[in-house]
Amino acid sequence: MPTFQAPRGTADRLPAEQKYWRYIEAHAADVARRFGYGRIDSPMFEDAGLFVRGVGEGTDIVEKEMYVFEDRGGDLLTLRAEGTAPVCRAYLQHGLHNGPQPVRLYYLCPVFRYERPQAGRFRQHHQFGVEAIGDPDPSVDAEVIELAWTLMHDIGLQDITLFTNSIGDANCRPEYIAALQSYYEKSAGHLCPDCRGRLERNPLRLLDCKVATCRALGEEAPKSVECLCADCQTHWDRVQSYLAAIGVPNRVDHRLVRGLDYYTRTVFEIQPAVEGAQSTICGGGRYDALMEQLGGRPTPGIGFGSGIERLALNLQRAAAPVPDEPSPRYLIATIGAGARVAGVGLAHRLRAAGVGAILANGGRALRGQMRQASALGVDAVLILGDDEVRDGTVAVRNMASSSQDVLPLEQFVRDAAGVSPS
RNA sequence: GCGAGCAUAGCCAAGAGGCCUAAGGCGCCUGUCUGUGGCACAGGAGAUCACGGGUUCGAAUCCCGUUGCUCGCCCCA
Repeated sequence: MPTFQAPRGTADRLPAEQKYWRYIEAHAADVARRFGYGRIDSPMFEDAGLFVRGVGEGTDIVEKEMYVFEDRGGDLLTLRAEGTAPVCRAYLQHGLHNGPQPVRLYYLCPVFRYERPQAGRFRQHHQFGVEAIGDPDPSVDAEVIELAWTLMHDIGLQDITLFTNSIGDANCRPEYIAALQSYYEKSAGHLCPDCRGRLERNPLRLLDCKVATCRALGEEAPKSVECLCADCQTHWDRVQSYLAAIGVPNRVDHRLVRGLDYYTRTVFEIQPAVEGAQSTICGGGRYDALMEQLGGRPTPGIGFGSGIERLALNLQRAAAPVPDEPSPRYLIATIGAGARVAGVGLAHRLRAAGVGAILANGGRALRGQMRQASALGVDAVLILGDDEVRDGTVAVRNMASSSQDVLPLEQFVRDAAGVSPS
């Protein structure tokens, strides 16, 4: 065993798995562009209070999962525990309310939570997310959901389901929670120990308990969508009609609640069909009260986060076609010390012209250099020996067709630089 | 925070107390082929058997502890 290993719950991403990331990132950026979302990058760490205020004091993220540390100046900082609060902080800090609303933003960044790692769960993971801030209109809810759905579709995930729900707002949620509590109190004796605690601390979460007896109770529990106030009801109905209009299928799941305190009204998740824990690949919702929590003026917002590791995992499971990273176009093989100098020079000229070229391991016989070319998957090998150097030529061997031509070196460089680089 | 399983080379892995100076495969390197790849054949390099302690005449193998990994619960992306 090596002395040092990557810290628990973190992972090196080796070249072989980069293609999934490049693929997802490229599609995410393209979908964001088509929907008019601009990229935002926030710092990797923030004032610890930001997440306490934003995500909610009673949440697991804040209570036991944050990486908190004091820096040398005595400031209490937190590694980014979540994507939305920093974006909202930036919105307030830079007065983004002065532009046309909503402000449409997306991000792609690492997120840190101290958890026990398991399949699809890490201490450092990466999220693509979007936030549309400053517009309460239900069409924005539909837009954000459509964006998420489009991304899943574009990267090639087929068997996925979109779940939606509305959990009301400050007007109607207290009443709903009271109804929920009185319903569950009648059966308190049948609840699992965890749920007995939830009854007081976080009644909404009673609904998504996985214990069979609690599940059964949850089926019959009062539904939040049946307790909405008039405004929330209208909003919810419109979201549903817009989703229907753009053909995004969704299943209303009255047990869908989310673990972050800031959600209001619309909440949604996307899950793949394959069973398993940690399966949610996208989760989000509206957070109309968050800005006030962070000290800003009341400003509505909605967004989602999506875990890149989980997307990559699902792409691999589904054997979705993901293009390989391009190999360098040329490998330069040299024979002898004099040709080596010429090879170094040729590699330099090709690279300067924007063409991909690598020099073969020079200690090897030509055969070994050819093997290396095969293993690397280059298009062609450029062979330089004493004859070529003397004549000012280069032997160009096309690896796919096994054809080989000897060309004047200058002509070859000119032609190679002229075609599209790779 | 709770529970379960696993730990032998870069990767996969045989191994059930002495025949282990640790099989085999992939990958890597070399040669067969003095300047030509994919195939084949031959050879080579690469392992304090996770770490520490114990039992035993003898431990990769049995026991204990530690660490790490994996999976599940909780929670979340």
